Amino acid sequence: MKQDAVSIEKYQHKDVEEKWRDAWEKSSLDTPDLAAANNPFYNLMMFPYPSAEGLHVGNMYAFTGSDIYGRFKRMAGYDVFEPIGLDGFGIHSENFALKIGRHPMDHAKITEKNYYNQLHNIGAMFDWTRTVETYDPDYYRWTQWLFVQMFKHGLCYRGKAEVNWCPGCKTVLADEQVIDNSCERCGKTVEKRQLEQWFFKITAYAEKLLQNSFSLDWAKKVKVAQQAWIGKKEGINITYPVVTDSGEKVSEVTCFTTRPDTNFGATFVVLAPEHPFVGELLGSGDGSSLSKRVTKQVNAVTTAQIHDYIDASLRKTAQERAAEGRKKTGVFTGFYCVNGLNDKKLPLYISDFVLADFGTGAVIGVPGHDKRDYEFAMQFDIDIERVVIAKDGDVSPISRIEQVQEEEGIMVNSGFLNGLPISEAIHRMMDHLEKKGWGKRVTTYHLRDWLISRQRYWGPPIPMIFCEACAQKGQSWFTHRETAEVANENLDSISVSLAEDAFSYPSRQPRSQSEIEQNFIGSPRSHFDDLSIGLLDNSAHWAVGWYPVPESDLPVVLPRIDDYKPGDDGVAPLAKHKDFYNVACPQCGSAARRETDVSDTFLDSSWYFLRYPSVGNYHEGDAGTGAGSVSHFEMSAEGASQREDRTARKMRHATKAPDGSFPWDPQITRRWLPVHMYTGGAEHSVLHLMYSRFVTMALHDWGYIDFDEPFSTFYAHGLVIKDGAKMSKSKGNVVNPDEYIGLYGADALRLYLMFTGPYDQGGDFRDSAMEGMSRWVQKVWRLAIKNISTYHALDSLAPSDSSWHSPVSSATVKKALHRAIKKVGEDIEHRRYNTAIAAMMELVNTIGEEGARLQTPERRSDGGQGVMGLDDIRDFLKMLAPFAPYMTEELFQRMKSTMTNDPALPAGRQTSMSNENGDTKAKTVSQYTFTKSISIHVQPWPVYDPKFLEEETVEIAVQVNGKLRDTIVVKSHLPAMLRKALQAGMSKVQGDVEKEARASERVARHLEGKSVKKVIFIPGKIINFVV
RNA sequence: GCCAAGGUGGCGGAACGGUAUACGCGCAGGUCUCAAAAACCUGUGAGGAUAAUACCUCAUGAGGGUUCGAAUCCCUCUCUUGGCACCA
Repeated sequence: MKQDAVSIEKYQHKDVEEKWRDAWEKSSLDTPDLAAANNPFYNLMMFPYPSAEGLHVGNMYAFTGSDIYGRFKRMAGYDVFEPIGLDGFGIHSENFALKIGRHPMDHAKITEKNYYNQLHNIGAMFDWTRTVETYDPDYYRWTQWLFVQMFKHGLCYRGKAEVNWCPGCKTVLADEQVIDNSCERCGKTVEKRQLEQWFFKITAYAEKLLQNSFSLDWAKKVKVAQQAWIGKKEGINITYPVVTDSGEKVSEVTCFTTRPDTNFGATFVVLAPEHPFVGELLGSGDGSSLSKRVTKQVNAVTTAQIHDYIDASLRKTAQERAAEGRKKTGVFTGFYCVNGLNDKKLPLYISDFVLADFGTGAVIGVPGHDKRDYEFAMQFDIDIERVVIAKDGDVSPISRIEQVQEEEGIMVNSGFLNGLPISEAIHRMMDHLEKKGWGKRVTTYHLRDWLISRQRYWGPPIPMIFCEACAQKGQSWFTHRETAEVANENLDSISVSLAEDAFSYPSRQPRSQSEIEQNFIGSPRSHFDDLSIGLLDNSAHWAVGWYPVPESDLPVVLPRIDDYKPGDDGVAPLAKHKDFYNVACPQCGSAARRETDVSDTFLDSSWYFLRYPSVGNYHEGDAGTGAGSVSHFEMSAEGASQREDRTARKMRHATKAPDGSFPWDPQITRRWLPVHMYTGGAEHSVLHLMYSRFVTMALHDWGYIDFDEPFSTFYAHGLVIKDGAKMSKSKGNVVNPDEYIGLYGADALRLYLMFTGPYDQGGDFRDSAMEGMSRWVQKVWRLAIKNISTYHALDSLAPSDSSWHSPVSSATVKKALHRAIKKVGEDIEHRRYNTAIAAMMELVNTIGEEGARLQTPERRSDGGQGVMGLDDIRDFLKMLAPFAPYMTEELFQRMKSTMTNDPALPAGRQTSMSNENGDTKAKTVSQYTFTKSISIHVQPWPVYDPKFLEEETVEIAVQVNGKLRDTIVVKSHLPAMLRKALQAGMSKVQGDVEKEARASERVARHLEGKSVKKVIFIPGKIINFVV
């Protein structure tokens, strides 16, 4: 039976996946030689934080989209490095460990095993010899090192400030980690607490973060989010004298405004309840004469009212304030400000709609042209004056909120500004105010310093030591910076090693303090005035008694303790452990105390991309155990053995590393960074993606790296949803990838996930559609196997009717193939994976149809058996390889065996396929030597031949008045014919087409009895008669 | 409130000035089979008309506009999803 001559086996994904996973790893397919790579491409994806039991299908979606791109780039000739790791240190992992009542160290051990197992199965080209785990002492040693550098370079300070406290996580949070007044991790409403904490001066880079963002090749929404978060505003601080009822000046108040143009319309001034003047007003000042006079001015009733109001508003939570909506409350102080422009007395109020931490905490009220001011004025019956006439020409008194024009218009009632448009008036007024000495232009930012401390257990201990003895003497690390070279020793040795580097860094020496200072343009939002210059110095009072842990003593190992649960008191768990915190002062040797807070988890991930290519940077003396000779996992035998595996893997690269005194290899780093392509979720716009940029800029300015942006390109993928909702455990719609990989195979799941929709928009997961993709995978398998087998069977079976399995693609198939090659390549480059897959489906459909056409009806099958040449099948498999790495490798390798005797094959390739026995049954890799060079995944991406894209005939749509009436098939006039035609003038071609079009009965019917006014002709596409 | 991205068949989505609904799912009918599954074939936006083909009309959130021609470009509105938010 010809038809059954070759029995078709099903695609056995489990066997195939296991086989190739093993073969790939053994052949080091995915481990590029980083030192030798000529064409490096660092394809990075955000590493997962293993907070739940296992890998989420959302992770797989993200990784697969990134991996397809990496595989494509590799086939396009790049040396692709695609690393993976775990962001397992920090609150997210700890919270989960607490929830299930497991020690975070044990939990990390378990999740590492689970995650790495799962990640092995998704078919990504991860380099498993260079993983990064943020809780590994080999890694956090350098996280602590980074903290120390921040301190030494004046970008880290300790201060008491009002901070966000999460009662759920029982720790402080950075501003970026507070979403709608709630904790980013647990969702509890955050409280404000006064605590002394460590901060990183990210504000020193506010301007650079903003300016660089405009030219970054990043997802637009992320850039916009960062720009909004940095929140640069240019305005002016105007200082007003504060006077009594009788006109006696008692003080001054400075207001920040971006709209001084409307200043002639100012009718009041409002202070935030926290404003310093309020303190003076209530007699809690320093007892100076001013404060006494102020108190005297206010009569008893007013003072009581002010007290009540302040008490009430300070008690209000942010939530309660928000609940009040835009309803304005407030209280009059009894004082006035004087507007120098028109000598008008402006009543001075206190209201909590004014924010203490924005601008100066004082606002000039212009109710005619600011909606909030209008609401306040209405509430307190304050004058409203019009100083702007908008487009609508309304000049009537402003009595409705709709009349409050904020955006545009022409100035009136404004002295020298009359007749000017707003935009111009702003500058004129600023000039005027500065000339008069009443105001000073200022730039403000929304960005605030990065709060680093966490009163938690599961993180890198902050490597700082406080010495009471030194504090008594007013000494700190800064005091000894110049003389005690000990602290700088490490730093110096780096400069030397960089200087000896074969590559030259543009800025290889750490810069001088003044040089660096020049780079800090704006830094207006520090918690303390003495920090606002951007860098800290010896005189910084907060630093007294503080020393960084000497770099040679790093890491400060996180000990295993049993009382690791966070407390409500803001004291970290480590603070209960004398063994941990008792330490000798690195300077004077007296009894001192370690910092017991740990650092923010976002510090762990702020530099991991720098570490990946340099994994294996072991100190010679530490070989085998890792730097510091400590491991979290020493506690159990199982853990220890597992970790050794990991360490052993990483040690493969150890010989290339320098002496381990630096977190990354300068040469490797120069070759591989910045990251060429970074893929991840947009939810980290102002968190990880902002912090990483800041850290990179700082390292650059210290001379440690030669680039100041970490990620050349950032691509934001969409989210996978199910049943129209985000996947979450509470909704019970979480999909576990393992289950689907088990059922359908990794290839089918990868393809399915990418097919659900545009990669940047996410997709909707549905089981039935998943099955559909599984069917397609089987179909491709059958198609390939049948065609491959046909070749093999030719000799022995000698079918009587050989025309239908001729081993040459028909013209139709050839055309379809080359169309697909073009489209798939272009689509992958733009990450349009869904349409790339659709294009391959169309190709398969065409092959099927062609197979059916060439066979007798009763022998139709979907195999398209014998209609595709082997070279063409190979090209198709290569196209599919980034999406379905396992199946395509299996088929590709089977083809090699079939093709051994193919004379069309290049000689060189034949030799690489020795030991073949021609068996078409699945063969194990061990039967011949699989080396990375023969893998499908390193084959060059197929090239399409334009000659196959040219059509002999083309379908042209015929329209009458823009309505489709018919389509006609004409001889192709593109592009060869057209070129000729253009030389001769278009009219000939058009005339021919027009004649044919008119010949159509359907068209003629619509043209009948009408006169054709005009004919629009688009060659190759359309002809339109306008009647 | 502001900023950004979106609204296309029963569903996920194609097309992004030039034949709307590619591709897939689902559904219906058929082939094969003792039967089922698998696989394959055919059909499938809505409405009208016809013995049937042909054919006609209407559909891309709503309404206007530009154009020979608009899902695509412009304006107004509306809804959804993200981000920011009493930011002066």
